[in-house]
Amino acid sequence: MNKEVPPLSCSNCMKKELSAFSNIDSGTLAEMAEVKTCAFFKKGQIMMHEGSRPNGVYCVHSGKAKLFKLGTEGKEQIIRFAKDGDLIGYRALLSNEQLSASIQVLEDTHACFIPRSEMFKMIENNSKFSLEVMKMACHELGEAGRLITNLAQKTVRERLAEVLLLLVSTFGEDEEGNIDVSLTREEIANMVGTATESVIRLLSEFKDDEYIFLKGRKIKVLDKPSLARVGQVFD
Amino acid sequence: MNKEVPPLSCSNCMKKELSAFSNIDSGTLAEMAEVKTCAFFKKGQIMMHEGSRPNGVYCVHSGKAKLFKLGTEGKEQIIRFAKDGDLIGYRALLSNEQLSASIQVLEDTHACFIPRSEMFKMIENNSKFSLEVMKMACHELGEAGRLITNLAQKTVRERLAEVLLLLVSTFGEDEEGNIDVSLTREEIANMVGTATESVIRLLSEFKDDEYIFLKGRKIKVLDKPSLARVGQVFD
DNA sequence: TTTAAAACATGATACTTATCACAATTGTTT
DNA sequence: AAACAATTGTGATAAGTATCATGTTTTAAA
Repeated sequence: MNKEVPPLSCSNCMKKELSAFSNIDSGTLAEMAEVKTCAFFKKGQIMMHEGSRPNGVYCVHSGKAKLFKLGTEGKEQIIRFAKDGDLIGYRALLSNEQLSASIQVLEDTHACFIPRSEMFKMIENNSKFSLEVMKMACHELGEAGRLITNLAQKTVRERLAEVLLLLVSTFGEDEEGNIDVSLTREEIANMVGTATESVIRLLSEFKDDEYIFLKGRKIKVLDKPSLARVGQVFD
Repeated sequence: MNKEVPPLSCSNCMKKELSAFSNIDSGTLAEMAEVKTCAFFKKGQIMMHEGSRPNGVYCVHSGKAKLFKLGTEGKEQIIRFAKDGDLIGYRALLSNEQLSASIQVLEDTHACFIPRSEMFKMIENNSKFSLEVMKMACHELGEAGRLITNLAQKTVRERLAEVLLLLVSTFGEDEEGNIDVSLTREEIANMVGTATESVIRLLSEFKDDEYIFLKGRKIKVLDKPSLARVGQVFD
């Protein structure tokens, strides 16, 4: 399924970026480094399957993944993305539920697997870590609420504009200024909650309006303020 | 704003129903009972305002409340409900963010206010409580994902059918079998993410199809299986 | 490199749902 | 109880978006 790869050091790795592990003492990190395993996923591989029960969490070392649920007609709904430093599977693990979404990597990805027992041990013994995880879950809950409101109230055009800005802030831009992730039009449609054709048409409109530049799957945002206006994004 | 009322005992009260406090030792509960205050909200009053920062959480003792965000045109989007035993404001408190939603009581409501310091003290000192709160947040995150997928993929008709079933399972039924909560058509529309007129029309259709019985704001679900079929609800 | 499959693109059409207008009813306040 | 405001209800219309059909281009694989 996925290759085991040489172990990475937790002490050197995670401290930097990661939110949940950023303030953990080196002793705890060293212990975690002993029990974790490092895995590699080739582009397109599924890390976890909706409906299954995870035996631990993945911490993304390098790469990108999409978390999606299958709707009634088998259509994907992308809930969120995971990138370097993000934890995957913690929701189901901590609530002791089935995975509410599948996770598929968008590009070759290295991730460390931290087993269930270690996660719970750290939560029980390290209230700082516990608080960080809680904070993360609560933050995402807020994001989910925003998404809910947008889906319920905004037009497809507005949502697409907002999604483009979200992609910029999530993945950043490459040397040429393109959004640093490669998504198909269908995947964008599965974020926005619309038909692929609608995304294609609206992207062309945004291009004509010179809000964005398109070249294949590369998307460069040229005019953020206009996109924010179109998308009714204020914050 | 809201009346202070005679204190309620935590040891007798919360243990029964509440998820987060259900397994807390009596010593901790007694300490909490000392610092908490009891408040009363008259129907229609706002418990907390979107955008503000809570100094603690409310634990609903008896009553019902809706949590809603304001969309771009000032339209309410109902995110979830709170009833006996539910915590309110914990998301913003724990993530140290502004409140992502306002909370308005749907009927006269008694609720206990637990100050910020006490919440954090309990989280730090009581890993069982900490885990319970985490579990709660993670569970809600799963629910949010479901809602997101439904809003993005289901039709208004399907969503309304599902919402009716959700209301039954959330609030239960009174002696006559009516859903035990009084919501305006507009509020239902603000859950479904549609126009009030659409809700009115579709409710009439469901009534004609004998899926439900309507009398003013009283709604009685007559045929759950059919509603589940219409709403594509499988679980 | 060739070939097949997937993704992209565009037009025509149909359907769902929002919006507007207005009437009837219910609930609330003075 | 009267008066007002809010809610409920219905019809007509318009707008937004999905769907279907078809052709083209790009991507990935043999």
